[in-house]
Amino acid sequence: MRKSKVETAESRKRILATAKDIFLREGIAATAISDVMVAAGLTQGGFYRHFESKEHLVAEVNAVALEESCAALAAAAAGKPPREAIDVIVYHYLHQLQEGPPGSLCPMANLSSELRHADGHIKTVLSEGYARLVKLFASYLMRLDYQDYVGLAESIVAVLVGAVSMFSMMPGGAAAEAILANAQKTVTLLLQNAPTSSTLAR
Amino acid sequence: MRKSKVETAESRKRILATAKDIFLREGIAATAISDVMVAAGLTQGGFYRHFESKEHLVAEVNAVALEESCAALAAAAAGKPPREAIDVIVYHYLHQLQEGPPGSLCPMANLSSELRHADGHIKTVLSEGYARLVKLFASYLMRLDYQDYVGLAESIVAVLVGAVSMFSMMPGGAAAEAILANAQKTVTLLLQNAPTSSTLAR
DNA sequence: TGTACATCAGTGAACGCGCGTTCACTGATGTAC
DNA sequence: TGTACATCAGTGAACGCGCGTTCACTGATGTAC
Repeated sequence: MRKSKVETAESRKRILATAKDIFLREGIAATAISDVMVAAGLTQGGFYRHFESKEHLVAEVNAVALEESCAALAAAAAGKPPREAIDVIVYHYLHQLQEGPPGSLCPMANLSSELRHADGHIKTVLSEGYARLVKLFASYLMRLDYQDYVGLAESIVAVLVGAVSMFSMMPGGAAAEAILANAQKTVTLLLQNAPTSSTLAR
Repeated sequence: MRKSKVETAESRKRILATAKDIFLREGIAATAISDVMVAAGLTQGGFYRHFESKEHLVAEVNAVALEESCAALAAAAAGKPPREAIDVIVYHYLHQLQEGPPGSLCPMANLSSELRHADGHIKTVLSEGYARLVKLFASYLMRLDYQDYVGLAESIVAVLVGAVSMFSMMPGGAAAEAILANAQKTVTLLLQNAPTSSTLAR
């Protein structure tokens, strides 16, 4: 039954992608290795030919998910003028649970409390993902001449992560939608009033 | 071994308080019933004299934790002028993981992804807790004459929940502290620029 | 008030289940000559 | 290029462990008379 090197690499990628989808939708603890393997079209015993343990899989899933969710946001905004780009990114982030490509869920908003007690390596991966998302906003904010464009980017990320977290805990319906709508308004308010280089120094 | 009614009620409260502490610090899935019972000075078999199941305990823990964390914040701000009160609440919320009475951790920031797939009853409890925290801010913001004081309160809660969530996922150190400091700045910026009743209508 | 009995909080062991991981095995792939 | 052999991806069953829950039992509490 041995597979060729190409097939082996494909299997590994498929397991990783499948695990990413299920972990982000269902949670890590709620997902068994056998769930992932069956969904990937394999049997559970084969898992350990590709990953050392579930924890190693979790680490890789987070690295991939952070990279891909950020890349999806960047792609959605590519080529747009800065202000519009930010709106698009904010909108896509806020509505990641309702629409959009299923592969673009962000671990920071969707796995937060499950990752709190992860080991140092995973936390490092998460902090790098956080920095990447902040940089994405900061690059546009810089072009809009905001003075503290990094701080402002961090503010936006905090609003987005908080709003999506809250949204996912709510019973659903109008109250939940209002959280997302208000988050978008909050970002607008921040952008309208944060000091730019043209703001008079006090 | 039967206990008096008073002792029984005390046991139940002790189990609930112990569970709240451990759940909020360690997570729900990572905490076994026996962990809670032993920490409460009992044996695991006795659990089911007080609660129907772990899920019922989780529901009650969230109700209590939401109420108590909000009450602790309100108490810290009691008697202060509105603007100062808001700063105190924001500060306490942001630093709930580092200091403060151990019983004041907020489930929305600390158990978010673990509660995403909870049943409707728990979600209702969470939405009530959210409304209570929003109201706490809104009451002070109203006194400061903000036009959309409820929306502004929701914005602040989103920033706080997002910042504490992010903080708990970071490796710790200066980068993590910066998230909290920036969140406090973000709230200040929002308060400085949100329209009040004295703002000129456009 | 006192007595006899039912109740039930708490114990400690056991059950059953699901999960992460291991293992013997298969047979196609890759490699060494 | 062809052949013999080692490798190893994948299978399916099994292992071991921890967990939520159940249960028979104990003996103090509460209650009915």
